[in-house]
Amino acid sequence: MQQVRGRPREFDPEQALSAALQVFWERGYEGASLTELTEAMGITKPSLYACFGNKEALFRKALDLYERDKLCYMRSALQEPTARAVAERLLRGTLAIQTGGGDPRACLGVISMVACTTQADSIKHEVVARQASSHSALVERFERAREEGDLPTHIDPKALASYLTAVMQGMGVQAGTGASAEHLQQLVETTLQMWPSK
Amino acid sequence: MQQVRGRPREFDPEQALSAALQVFWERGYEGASLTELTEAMGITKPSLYACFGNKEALFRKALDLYERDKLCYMRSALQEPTARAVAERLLRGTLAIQTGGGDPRACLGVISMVACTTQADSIKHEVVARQASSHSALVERFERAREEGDLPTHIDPKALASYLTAVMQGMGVQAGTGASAEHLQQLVETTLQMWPSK
DNA sequence: TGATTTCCATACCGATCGGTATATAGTGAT
DNA sequence: ATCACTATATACCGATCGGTATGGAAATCA
Repeated sequence: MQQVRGRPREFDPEQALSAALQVFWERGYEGASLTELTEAMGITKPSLYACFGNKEALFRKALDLYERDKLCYMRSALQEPTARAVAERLLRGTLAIQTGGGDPRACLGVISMVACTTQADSIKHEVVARQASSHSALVERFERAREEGDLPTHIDPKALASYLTAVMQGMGVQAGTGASAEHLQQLVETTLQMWPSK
Repeated sequence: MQQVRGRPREFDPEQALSAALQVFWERGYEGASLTELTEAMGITKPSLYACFGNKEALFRKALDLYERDKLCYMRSALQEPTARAVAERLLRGTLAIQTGGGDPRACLGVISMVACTTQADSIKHEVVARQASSHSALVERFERAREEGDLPTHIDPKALASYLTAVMQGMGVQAGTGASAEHLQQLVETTLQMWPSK
């Protein structure tokens, strides 16, 4: 699989991809120009195109990395024993991502879904599809919770999942517009106070 | 104030501004090109610049119109007698905006706050500032509600306002990514079910 | 009817966008 | 040393961006 002939590349693709992810996360898909990307990645445009295809393919690979590194808590959160514990881990995980770096920033998915309006609706559809699959996993988890008597019967699991997702998306919006870490933390605590008890 | 000499303009500025608002609302500030704007407004670029200044000034005027036409329910919602009624009117008003046109779409403010990443952070700051003022009005309303015994004492009015705002922003994100009107309606009902009772 | 003022239409501006052609430099195999 | 191959660097491509200069056309004044 490895190339043997020809000049070897002078950069580490994974490291370059990680740098690209940071730019996409900060600027969004359309806001990230190739100039910014190549400067952050430390490579030139032909190198980028030879290694990653084009801007859209690069973004998809960055999205894969993002899900693997940043959203792994979502999968593990579903394994918590109660619906409330699931929600708590999701909320705290979201908080950790948004306040992890320097300034709070929204989830990359939220940024991409809202910001891609002009040419890049294929990107938007991609992100929406990925989000939909994790959403349905959350719905199933809450359905199981209700069967286990873990949720009040007057609560619809599907609606509850959408509601929780909306809160996290709203956190993202506020994180992207100057909200402090303390502010976001308060938001998490308040949401947990609201959580339905049986 | 009115011009008397010279050729009168052939279009209605208010009508043109309304058309511009629709484009901004659909595409966001950066996503709306002058070509799209002028075509929708039915005027040429020199006419636009003579009448509205430039793209940014046009957007601010469109934002004024948006607040006047679409967000007037926010002011009146604060006059409801109870905190819960305030929240209900805010949520239903948001729902009405997002599902009012053809396809559900996010609040223009949310779109602008999230999408403006590159050059237009002056736009972003403008929208954030406007949002901040209406947010503080909501905080004051909830503080009054707690004084009136209308909210449980363990609830912080500031956090509650941020929470409610987050839910509405999350509704906007979902509205902009293909959520149906029924879906958004469920979201509103669920949030109201969660609302703290004294 | 001029004279003046303003609007509209066309064509254009420099800058930037995503993407690429070309030529050179560096590698392993022969 | 030469060949086949690939990465890099530079310079460039057409398209589009927001914004304007220019040259009539139209309406109101005298």
